[in-house]
Amino acid sequence: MRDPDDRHTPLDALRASLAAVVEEMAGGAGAGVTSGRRSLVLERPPKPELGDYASNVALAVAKAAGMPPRELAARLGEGMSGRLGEELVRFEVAGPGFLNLFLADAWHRRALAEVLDAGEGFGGGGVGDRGERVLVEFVSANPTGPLHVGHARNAAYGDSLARLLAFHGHDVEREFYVNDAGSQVRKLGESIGALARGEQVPADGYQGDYVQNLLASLTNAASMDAAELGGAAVNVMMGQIMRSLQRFGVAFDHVVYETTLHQPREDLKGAGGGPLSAVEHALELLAQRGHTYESEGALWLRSTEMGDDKDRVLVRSTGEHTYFASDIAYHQAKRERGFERQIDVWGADHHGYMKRMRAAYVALGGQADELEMVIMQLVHLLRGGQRAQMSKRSGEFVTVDDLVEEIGVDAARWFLLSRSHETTIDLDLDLAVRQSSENPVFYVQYAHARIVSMLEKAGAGRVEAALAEIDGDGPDLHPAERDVVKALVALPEEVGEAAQRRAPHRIAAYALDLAQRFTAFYRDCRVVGAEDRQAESLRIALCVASRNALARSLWMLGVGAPEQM
RNA sequence: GCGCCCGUAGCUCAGUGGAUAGAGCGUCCGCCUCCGGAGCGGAAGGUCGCGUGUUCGAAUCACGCCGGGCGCGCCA
Repeated sequence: MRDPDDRHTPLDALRASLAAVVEEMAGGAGAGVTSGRRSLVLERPPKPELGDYASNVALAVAKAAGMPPRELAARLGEGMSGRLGEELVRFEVAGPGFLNLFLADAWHRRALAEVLDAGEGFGGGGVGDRGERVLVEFVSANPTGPLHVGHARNAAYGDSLARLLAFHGHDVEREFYVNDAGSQVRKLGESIGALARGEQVPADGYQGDYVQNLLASLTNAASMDAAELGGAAVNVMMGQIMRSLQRFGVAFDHVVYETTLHQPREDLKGAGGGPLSAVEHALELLAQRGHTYESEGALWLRSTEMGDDKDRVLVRSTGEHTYFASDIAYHQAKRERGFERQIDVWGADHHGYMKRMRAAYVALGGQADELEMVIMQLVHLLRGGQRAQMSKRSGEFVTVDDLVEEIGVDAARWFLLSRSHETTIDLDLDLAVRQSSENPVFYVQYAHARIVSMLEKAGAGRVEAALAEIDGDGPDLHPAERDVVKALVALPEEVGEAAQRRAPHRIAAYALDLAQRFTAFYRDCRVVGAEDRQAESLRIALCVASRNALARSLWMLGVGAPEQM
């Protein structure tokens, strides 16, 4: 977690006060909680009667402090009272020793002012000066067929994770790695060739209408051999894949082709003095570091020394490099390009590949934790409750384009992103269309559009004036107003938690929660035309801050924030 | 056999040590003189797969089972 001093968000300040009080009251006993890896817990209690914020810190340090938790909590409450002055109305000690804090309207007003001062960047930049150069590699689908729903999940996740990490303060780039060098490309060429000659596609070849379409888009197909056909088909396929992704709101900074890793590079000189390919360079590096050996005519990586289950072949006895060798070279190239952290977003069927990849990364000289491999669990497709197949060879799959056409980009991305990437999700295609009209994403978007409409009604001049005078006094705040302030103030920590845990789905949950709280506020509090001028100003300010936070959250998910619907 | 992920409301899923376990959808009952009803309020609905352990406190951590998914190639 962050140091509380990195930023000065309202909650950080509150937490810092509590930490200071713990130091005072519990001395060294509190050190582990206040300065340790875990920052001390200050959270919204489950029920409003339990205050604005609650902490279990007394429970956590009671033993070390040699004091009953409730007694310690009471002392901490007194300390907080002294520090916060009138901003703390009162405190309560509850249950086994929770400290519940009841904050004054003044605290809420000041917190809102700070949120607005931070502007549209509020909630971001949490890593402070500890940002890293991060490469997120995702989708990386084989260029032998269209993207299916599983790729859509991968694409939505990778793109959203990149946005999230960037907003949190990292220097992030996105990359698509194209496996265009393997046997499956030749197989695709053979399949197209067979169709061109009017023959049956080989049993282990690629089937489906899209293969026919590939053939139709290639001129002179009949005069090309399987390798040429495969290469030409990959070019066409990649064009289609990138168009599908673009439609899905996903763009890449780099596309790296596996074949380029086999081309000699002038900047890579081998021991013999000649230019080396990235693959040769990586193999030489592994050999120099003493991690390879020859056996049975093949070159092996001694990956068991780095925790793998068995050693792995790098160069087959036929002299051909394995896919693994390319992948090692690719990861080494990314290291040499200056990325301190590599995040690979992989499909569920790749989890068995993780150990060897990490072993190879360490063998190259990297730190094990610099390489993260995120495994995306499956999207289970159902049609009327029946399992739908996703076999690429039989051609019976639902493509990204199909999904977008049926339920739209926003509903599709929301659906795929609002669940944790590490759980298998069910998508019933028959329900998808109907449910998309009741999808929570529209509720969130609607809240955003409604705010924009309200602010227009108030007028730009009135909004500007309101923002200039929120820090003053005014009538007592309505509970719904205080609730929205607390939801807004939570954004920085939500972003931090989501980024740290690589969990964009938390942002979806946050956006929905904020939209619900805002809607409750809208119901209970008249904004434009409120009887009191100061009340109207504060409410307009709440609208502006809520609009920013909703727009930012939706942006992190790659979902639109419409001004009208 | 080994490895990874999962098992929470009718369905789809949140919730990685705290208080009476939540949301959306579905079901039932209410609510439109009013800034956007794509809304709001309420109700019903749960042995958090099972067991043991750690802890003041476990859906959450450990171990063992049961059930489901996905992997385990000199394929990519």
